[in-house]
Amino acid sequence: MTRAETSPSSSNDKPKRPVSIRGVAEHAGVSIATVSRVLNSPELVSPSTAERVQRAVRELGYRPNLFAKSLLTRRSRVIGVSLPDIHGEFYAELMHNADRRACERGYHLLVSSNAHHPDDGPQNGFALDLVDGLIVMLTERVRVDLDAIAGLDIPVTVIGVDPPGMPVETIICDNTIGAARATEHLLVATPPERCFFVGAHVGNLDSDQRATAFASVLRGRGHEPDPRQIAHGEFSFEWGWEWAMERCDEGTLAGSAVLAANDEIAVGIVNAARQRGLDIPRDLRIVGFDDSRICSLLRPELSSVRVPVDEMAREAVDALIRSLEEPGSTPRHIRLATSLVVRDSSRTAPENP
Amino acid sequence: MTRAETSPSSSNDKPKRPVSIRGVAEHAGVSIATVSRVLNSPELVSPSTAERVQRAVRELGYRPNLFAKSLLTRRSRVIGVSLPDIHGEFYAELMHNADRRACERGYHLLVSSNAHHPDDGPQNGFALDLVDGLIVMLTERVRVDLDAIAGLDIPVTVIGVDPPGMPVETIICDNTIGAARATEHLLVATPPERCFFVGAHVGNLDSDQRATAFASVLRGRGHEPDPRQIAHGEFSFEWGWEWAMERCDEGTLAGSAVLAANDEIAVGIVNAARQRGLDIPRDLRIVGFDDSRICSLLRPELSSVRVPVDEMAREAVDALIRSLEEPGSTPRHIRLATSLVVRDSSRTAPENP
DNA sequence: ATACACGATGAAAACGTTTACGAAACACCG
DNA sequence: CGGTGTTTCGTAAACGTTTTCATCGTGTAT
Repeated sequence: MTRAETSPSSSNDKPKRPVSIRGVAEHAGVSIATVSRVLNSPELVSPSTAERVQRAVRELGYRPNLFAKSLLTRRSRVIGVSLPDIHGEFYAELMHNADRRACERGYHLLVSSNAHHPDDGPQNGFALDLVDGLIVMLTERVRVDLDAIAGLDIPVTVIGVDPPGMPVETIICDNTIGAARATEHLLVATPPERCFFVGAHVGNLDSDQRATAFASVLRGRGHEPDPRQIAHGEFSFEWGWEWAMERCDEGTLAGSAVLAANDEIAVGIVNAARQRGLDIPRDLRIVGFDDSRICSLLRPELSSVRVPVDEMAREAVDALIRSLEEPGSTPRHIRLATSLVVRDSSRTAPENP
Repeated sequence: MTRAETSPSSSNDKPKRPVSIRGVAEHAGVSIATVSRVLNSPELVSPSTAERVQRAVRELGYRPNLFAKSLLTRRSRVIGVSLPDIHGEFYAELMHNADRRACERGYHLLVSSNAHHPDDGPQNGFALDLVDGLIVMLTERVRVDLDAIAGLDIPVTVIGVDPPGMPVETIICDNTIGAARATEHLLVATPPERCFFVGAHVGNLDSDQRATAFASVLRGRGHEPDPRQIAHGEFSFEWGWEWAMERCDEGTLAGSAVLAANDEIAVGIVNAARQRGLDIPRDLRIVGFDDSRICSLLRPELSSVRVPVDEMAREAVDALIRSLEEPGSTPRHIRLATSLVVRDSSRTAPENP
């Protein structure tokens, strides 16, 4: 601080711009156009000069300026990923697979968890101008999101909902199949009036679809589900615990079966039930949703409906890149299936001899 | 398809470039310099023309081209995040908090899980030229990573290791404190020769530090730890299970206490021990590491050493932005503490009356 | 009146690329 | 030897900004 004045011609704060294509051109004794051609379409340049230019590039450690390049080509090879949230391993897995695929195809991922939040700060508009396209994951039935997306002038892939009449690629996972299979599985040993669905709040797309499938199967068995058989809360351990405790206190939990809207809710229910002395699966059979890693870490292992998060991520990236590289192609709508994974928490005696 | 020729002057496949600053200037009857000034330093322009320009911007829906801007300013307001992996909720939490902070400060996150992998594809070099700075998380004691980072000509913040003599900001979490506290906690009711550390592979920075702290506390109690008291495997449920099963078969697990290098290993041990009829914490006391959400979802709840992942993420972003916006400032080295969270899995009778 | 500072604005030069266009060199064919 | 392609390469014009410098009034002090 006190000796800030010393060494006025200090050598360390030189800006030192990186070498540009011009430097390479001079060093190799060619024009900048030739350098550009060597880098982008080598077949247009003679082998001897190409070799000379490549040596110059190597010796000078030249790396092209991507901003200048993008300014001209209008491509950044960056795709934006907008998630409703980044909590929990579900999103970690989603991003892991998306990143992997994007990397394979020479793209990069710009992630943000709040690109479509109400408090739309200036930084969000900023990101939109930087990316070639956008992958948006939607979980709530809110129309405003779709309007905002429709206003975008870049390719978009939507995960989680298939809005009719929107010219975007969509990836959805068919909650119906898995939820229906799970419900049928529960009905094998439990009467319909003792089956429950414990979901998140009304308006959450996944939870609602799962609830609908659950109710539909019950109706198929000639049982119109009582409203109390379908509970709404949130995707949390605490909600599962709370719900189960109330049922226990009413004495209505023993001998029933539960399909939870995600694994965390299921774990809450399991813990509460055992706290009250119920045995899983003897007194309470339960199936979760997502088939997260925790399922096989629990005792008893938790049955769950598998959501193909890895495929969803890969398909989303592929779909976006397709609409990026083949503009004008009609958007596809991909539907991935969910499937039931039966483990100990829902097994009946005859199923596990 | 068959009627592709119709309507030769079809209006839909027009490239339609977005309006540029020039369009705004013409529409407002000013020069492009004035438009730029209105947008970047409004105090330099008279209120009346500023208002006129802003109206033109609004009417035309103008958004500045970030590539052109970055080309000139050499700033993209994007920071790269290079993680060793994106599995599990630890990284989800890290990214969630990093994204949140970056967004608050007007930056965006470009993530990649493989930026420093051996198969260094062209896309990685690509990303480096796009970001203003880089946050790198290191977990392995491999020197080559550091060399590669030193060769970068952009600001870097390193998470996880504090390499001496490198002019970068560093964020490390002090595994020592938490591991030592946990070991002391175990020693309260278990003799030193019955305490075990179950770690990941040798060379993993966190696991090794935790092991060293464990051994150090034992030595402080006058007990030189037997090599068999410190086991090496990997950060997985399966490794914990396997280790515990072997100890059970030897008959050496009952009556002992374990510090696991992460929560997943701990869960594996807990499950194996219970499978063999041991009661937690009566027959086996155990403490995990990371204090992940699963700790409070288990029964008994798992004691664990809390790693301040949220703070790490925020500090990393802040540190990088600092070295971005105040170049020449001497890099800081931030050390965050870990702390023991005692739950049921390690409680002794007197501690829980 | 002259000089001068000052606030508001425009003209033009960058920034580092890609690419259309054209010129030179060369081969081939008549 | 003159036309005609075909490579190969350089010139120069974009791309959309920011920023320096100059210009032009306008008000104020001499």
